[in-house]
Amino acid sequence: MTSTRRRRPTLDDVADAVGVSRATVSNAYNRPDQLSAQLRDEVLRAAKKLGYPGPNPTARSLATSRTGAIAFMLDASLSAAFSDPALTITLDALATAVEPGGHALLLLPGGEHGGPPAERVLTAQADIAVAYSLADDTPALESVAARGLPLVVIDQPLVPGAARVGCDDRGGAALAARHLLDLGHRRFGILSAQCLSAVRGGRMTAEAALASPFHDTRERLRGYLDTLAGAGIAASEVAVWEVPGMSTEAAMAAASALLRETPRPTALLCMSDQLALGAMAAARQLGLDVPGDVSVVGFDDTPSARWSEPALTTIRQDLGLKGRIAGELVLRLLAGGEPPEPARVTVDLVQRESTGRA
Amino acid sequence: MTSTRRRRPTLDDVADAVGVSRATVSNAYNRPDQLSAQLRDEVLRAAKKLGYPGPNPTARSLATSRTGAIAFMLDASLSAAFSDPALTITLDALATAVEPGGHALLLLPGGEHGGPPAERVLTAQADIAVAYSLADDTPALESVAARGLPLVVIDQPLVPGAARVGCDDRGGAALAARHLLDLGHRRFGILSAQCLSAVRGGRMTAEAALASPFHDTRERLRGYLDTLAGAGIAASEVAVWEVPGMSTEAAMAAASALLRETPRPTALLCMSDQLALGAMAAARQLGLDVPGDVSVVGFDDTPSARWSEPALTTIRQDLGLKGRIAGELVLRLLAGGEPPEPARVTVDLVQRESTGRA
DNA sequence: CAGAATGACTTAAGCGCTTCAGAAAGTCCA
DNA sequence: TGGACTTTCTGAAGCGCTTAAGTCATTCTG
Repeated sequence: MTSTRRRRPTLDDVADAVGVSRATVSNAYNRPDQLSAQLRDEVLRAAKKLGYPGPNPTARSLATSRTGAIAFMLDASLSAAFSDPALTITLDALATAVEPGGHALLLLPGGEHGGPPAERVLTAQADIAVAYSLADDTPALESVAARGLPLVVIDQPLVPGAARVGCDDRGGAALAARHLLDLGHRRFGILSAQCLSAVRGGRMTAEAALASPFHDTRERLRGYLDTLAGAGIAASEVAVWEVPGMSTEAAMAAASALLRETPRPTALLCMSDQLALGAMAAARQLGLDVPGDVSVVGFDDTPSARWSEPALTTIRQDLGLKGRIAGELVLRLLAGGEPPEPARVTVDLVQRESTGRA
Repeated sequence: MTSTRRRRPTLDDVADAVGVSRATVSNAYNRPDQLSAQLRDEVLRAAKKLGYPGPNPTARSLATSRTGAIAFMLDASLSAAFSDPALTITLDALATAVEPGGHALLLLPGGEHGGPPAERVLTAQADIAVAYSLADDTPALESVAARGLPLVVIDQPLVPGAARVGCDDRGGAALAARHLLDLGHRRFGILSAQCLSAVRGGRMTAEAALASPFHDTRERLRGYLDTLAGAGIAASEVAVWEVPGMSTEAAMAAASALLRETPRPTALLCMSDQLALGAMAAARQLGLDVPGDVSVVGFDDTPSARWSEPALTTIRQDLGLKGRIAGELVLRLLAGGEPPEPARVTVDLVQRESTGRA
């Protein structure tokens, strides 16, 4: 390498080498129709010879005021977040949808206090932000507003000016509860995703859980409890356990505790498939048969629900569609469009083998 | 909002409002010791009043020539990549390790031809690139070199000038094979991760598989085959199936085919726990008992290995450590340090219930 | 009390690129 | 043959910020 320590070449160097103006070199990269094919070739050849790797992305961003990145904000750490296939499926669909525009995803994982630190959001190089199931009161959302970044929220309450996509959490939860009621169950346990901003875990009162800052958690809980209440089962009779995080271990621990309550619930309503799988593993450990001794129903219908033993009864939502819609919303806002009416993907019950008569 | 359509305020606006120079406002944000606490307060107050959200990240990047982002390059799409817990664990550890520096992760997923498109890499706004198990010949690596970006590679062959961390793939695979040989097995099947750059899947000859451009795949395969050869089992007697992607479905399909070969293998060497879990599901579907009819061993020792039914015998590597080391390498290169000797995390056999006597 | 040291700001030169409004030269057609 | 276009390229004004070097009072020293 001749130039290990030499300054990296810039557009000007290439321009000088070819003997044209800087604008022409820029055009060679960005608007091939603005110069003759022949000159363009010459420019590109000179660039290659000088080891010029193309326009500096940062400088380009400053000049165009577009970064080409989408900030994706998560409530939790990466491993916690990515343990949930629901997220990865949604995220992948989103990434695929925005792919043609060449946008990259800038991950902003959550910190100590839930959600990405405000500071990170303020300094993130992105054209738009996507919030995935953040707590209502997270400072990250304020930072987004302060910067005037366009925002798409997924599974969250509507933020003024933002676009939104979500699923019918409450309706889905209601379907799950209804299903179990129809099978004759009367003693229920609920395995809840994180309820509070601070990671905690453990037994919760229904009131406390319903005050969760997490929209989806709150809505699903409402769907469960309202439906049970409609069948004469008071919220106070339902055991609610919060699982800290999404890991199998945590889910198993909470489910174990739940299944050791007296009287033991005969049915478990789980706020995600991940939690449901953990619950089934816990049941197995306790020597309980699913669905013989206890019925389990999940939420999301991620692929693993189909291959678990027994296969999991769950609430299906089209995660791929949700991600795709989110991606389209991103593109729309990026194009300067107004946020449309909030979109909502439908849910339905997928009956498999993890639920049975009481 | 008073200024819905007004130009966003800049550092100059704040400076004007307070009646100081632009440099002073900049210092208020970046070097509080350069001005009196009192003036700083005044500046910050004026900024808030004007709705100035702090220095524009892109402009700051241009001036400092640092973006604060780490480009993370993947071979496959996000959902494919993130189906493997090994990745998420590594990535999370990496993110945590670089967290104090305030670096964000810019995800560059793989495209059609494996690895992120060269163009994306050239235009990515990042200070450093991390390559995770990319094919040796991917253009992405050339783009990184062309830009002169520092590079950390994970589970890949050493690239000149790059830092590297990996695990003893070959040794680990050898342990797995040795274990099964010791249990008396003689008929082996290998469930391989993607071998070729193009997604394909299906039965492969050992030679073809050994020519894989994926370093870890190649090494693990070598570890398996060399060990078996040492026990007098020729590569040609071993059934090698490539699984396209990391999904359970794909793993099940390949394992099903593998388990229907005649004579049926009594032991399956799987290149990841994900694949092994799929294999066990496939065996169950075929009515085969694990480990009664067929032994299965995985690789990685991800959390699910512990909770599967039966619990999975596997090769443990410390993924968290690997990610942490990668993070430290990133920080080191970012600080201008030279890449140290390649690091390698150790592996060992974790014996659980999925393997038994032939 | 002169001269050095300190503190608090400002000046101005970039960082590397995009893009709009021309200029120069060539092409077309009646 | 000459005005109206086209095509091809250039000039120059930003984009919004950082930072080394410099200015000007003040405050210390001995």
